[in-house]
Amino acid sequence: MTLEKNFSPAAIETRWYSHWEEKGLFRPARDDAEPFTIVNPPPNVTGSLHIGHALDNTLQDIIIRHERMKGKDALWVVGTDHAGIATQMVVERQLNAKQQKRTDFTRDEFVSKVWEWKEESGGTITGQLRRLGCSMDWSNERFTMDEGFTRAVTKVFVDLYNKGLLYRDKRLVNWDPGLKTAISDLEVETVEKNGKFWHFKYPLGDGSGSISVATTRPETMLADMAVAVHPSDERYADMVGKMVKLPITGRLVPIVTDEHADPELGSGAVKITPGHDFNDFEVGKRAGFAPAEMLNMLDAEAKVCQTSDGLIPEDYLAMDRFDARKKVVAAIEAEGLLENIEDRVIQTPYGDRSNEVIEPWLTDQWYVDAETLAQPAIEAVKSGKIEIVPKSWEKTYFNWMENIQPWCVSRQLWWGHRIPAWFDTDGKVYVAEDETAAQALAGEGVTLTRDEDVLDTWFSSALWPFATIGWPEETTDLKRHYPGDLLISGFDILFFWDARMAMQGIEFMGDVPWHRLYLHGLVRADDGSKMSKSKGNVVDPLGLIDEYGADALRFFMAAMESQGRDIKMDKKRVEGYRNFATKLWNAARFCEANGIGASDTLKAPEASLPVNRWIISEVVETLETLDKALTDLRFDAAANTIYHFVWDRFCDWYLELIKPEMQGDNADETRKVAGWVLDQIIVMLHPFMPFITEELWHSMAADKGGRTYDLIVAKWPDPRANVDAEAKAEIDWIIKLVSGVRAAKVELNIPPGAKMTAHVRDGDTDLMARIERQKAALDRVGRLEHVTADKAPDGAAAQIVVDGATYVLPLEGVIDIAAEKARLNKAMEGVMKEAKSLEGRLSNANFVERAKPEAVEKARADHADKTAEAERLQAALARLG
RNA sequence: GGGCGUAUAGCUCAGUGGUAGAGCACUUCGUUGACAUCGAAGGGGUCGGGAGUUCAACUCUCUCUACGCCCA
Repeated sequence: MTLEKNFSPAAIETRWYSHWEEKGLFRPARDDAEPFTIVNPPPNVTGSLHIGHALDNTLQDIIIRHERMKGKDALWVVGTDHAGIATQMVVERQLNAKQQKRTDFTRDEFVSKVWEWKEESGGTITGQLRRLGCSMDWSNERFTMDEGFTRAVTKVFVDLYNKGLLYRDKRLVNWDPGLKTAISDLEVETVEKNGKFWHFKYPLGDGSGSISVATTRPETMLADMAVAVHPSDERYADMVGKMVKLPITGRLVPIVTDEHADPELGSGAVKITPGHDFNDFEVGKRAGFAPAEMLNMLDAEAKVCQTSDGLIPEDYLAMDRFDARKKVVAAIEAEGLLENIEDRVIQTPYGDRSNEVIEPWLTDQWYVDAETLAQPAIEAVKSGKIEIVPKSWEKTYFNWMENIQPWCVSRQLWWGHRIPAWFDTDGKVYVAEDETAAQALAGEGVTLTRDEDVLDTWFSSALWPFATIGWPEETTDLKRHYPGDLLISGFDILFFWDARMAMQGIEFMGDVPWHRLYLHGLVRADDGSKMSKSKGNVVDPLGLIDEYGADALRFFMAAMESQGRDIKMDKKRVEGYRNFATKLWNAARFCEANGIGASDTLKAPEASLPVNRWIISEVVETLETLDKALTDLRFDAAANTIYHFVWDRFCDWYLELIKPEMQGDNADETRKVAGWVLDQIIVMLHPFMPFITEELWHSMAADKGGRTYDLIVAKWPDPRANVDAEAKAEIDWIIKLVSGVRAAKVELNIPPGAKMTAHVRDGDTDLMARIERQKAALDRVGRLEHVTADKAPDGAAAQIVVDGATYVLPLEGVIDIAAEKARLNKAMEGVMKEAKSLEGRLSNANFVERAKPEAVEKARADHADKTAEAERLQAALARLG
């Protein structure tokens, strides 16, 4: 006996993982095999594994292990990204704790501190992925800031610039005053907040009256450049063209017409601050203001600064924007120009990292022409070159892609890929892969200064499917493994990452990055709420692994992953799958103790016994269902299929039914079949539970001198056998009969262990032969010591109806006749109900004429069966008197 | 405002145009040498409301209600 009595996951997990990794089994050399490729969504290099990673990576590992076992050249690309803002924030926080700040250091000093932090914590998450059992190709682990990757990022920037798909522009950007950087639209979260709607009276410059405007952001009036009214709004027709004299600054600004002004909203007139509002920016441009002329009244920290016309009073300068708001309102009220204040719900933009209110700010930034890049990416999904699973996400994808805005890719950070652009002293820009090339463009003697900014992290991760495997070099891997076959990601990064990979992949590789895109949901807390550190409801996947084993956690993730739904954390269910692993462990121990060991054939063994032919048929059916589920990316169906085969078929029935065979003449055949079936289970379960299966794979062969290869690279089942209907019918019959006997015993209060004799009524010669064949099993599993065609003695008996025969179990003096009558009556009731419903259907002419012939046929057959069964039950009742 | 999704057993979730399923929980029973992290047998649902299509609707269509998410 080599298997321990108790299964303890922790003992085997690390052992097998390092074995696989050391032997290079995550990527066996298979140059002639068909390639299969998945790229891993790179986690933040300094992050740690959360439950969402556990889900995402489990699903990928299931697929890659399955494909590897099917003999493919399976490559799972792995690595981490530098997570510009997040990582820089962590390091800045560390400095803050030491009463230091970033600007106490030079840029190089700070960046080297970030690298130090990366060295220190960068292995955390990769170690944790190993604990989960993920079979990634660590030998090619990548990092977005690696030298090679950086070269790819630089080349993409330069190429896009040269193609006119990337440009520098002065426009309003989402400015995060906390982090002091621009961020993209996607990094802004709009939140509804209770706010106010202030109504001001702006006097006309000629003293002829005033015009009312309303605003949710009164402080911006310090940079107002116009008042707009709708062109069709007759109330203001005679004011258009006049000047308004702004309170506080005294600036004279025109009243203009613009479609943007909504006559229904407030007074119908709206103040225009082109430098601080996205709508006003457009209105301002239409009114003839060039972006460079637009007034700016805030600095990078969103404190008031002087506008170019110098009209903001001194005492406002350097005030925080929210303090300035109060002061502006007070000043206007003091002038008697505050009409009223309404309460209002305001859509307020927040930075998703800093949680600061985002300020639309006029700056020079680099933008990618996303609209142009999006077109072929849209087409790829429309034409089916990319299949999105579940399909319902297509609409979301199209909707975003079709309304895509220029993508701001520059970030005012120090940690990241520095933008390869140089400026001469006149501000003219030269974009090139390095300074020498830029100098060549600018000409000798021109003084160049490099752009200070870095690129959005997503700009680099968008290149992940090709920059990880060699691009821009034409490597063998690049040729073999691009495009990838499948991408698995959470739907939350569909726009951030997936869509951008599609755009960049098509642009630079001329082909889609993957043929299928599988989107899964979020793992939520057990009450359905989102897990978050602040709520304190985060479940640590490593804690679950410690408690239940990695296999159980993985199986949970797979079993709960139905397409298009979030997963609610349920520890009881993880526990259930730990129990499942234990169940398998014990079944293997039983096999081991009975001389059942590793099989040496892929093909199903020859079998003569019905029970063996039956279990082989069950393997064939299970395999078919499992393969289909995996092909369809139905992880839940796949997991449930193998689960039920192992527990309900193999353990509950097959192992029980073969117990009496272990001593008999057919023990050899049975050992062979049982060993083969256990092997098929171990192989089919391996993608879901890699650790326990690898352990059993080896221990089951220990007596035979071991396996010649590890399970992780074993071949996927290929039974080359058909479903044996005859054997299936026989075993199904045993199961029904035995279950019937057991149920009767419980209801009649007969001890489960009591041995009984059954007298068969209406048994034909086939049935009697079957009974003879299954004598041992009926005795051992069903506790039916004798099953005979002899007539039952008169007197009380329990009666069981199965497949057209009645089994009479004499129980004179033991049973409660009333209880047995009640039991039979209940069975009758059920059967009659079904028979009646079928009868009703069959007597409906419409059904018989219009329903599909198969449906009518089936109804007739079912009806005949049920009627016969009801008659037998009726007869059984009659015999009880 | 637009889009998407979800409402099925006490809980967490599958599911199919033709008599409703799983896991957990619950009830009763159980030392049959693989397994009490187990076994056996049970109870429990008018499949959110309404209308329509159909011989037949939990399943298809419409609508209402509730909840969730995304975009503006």
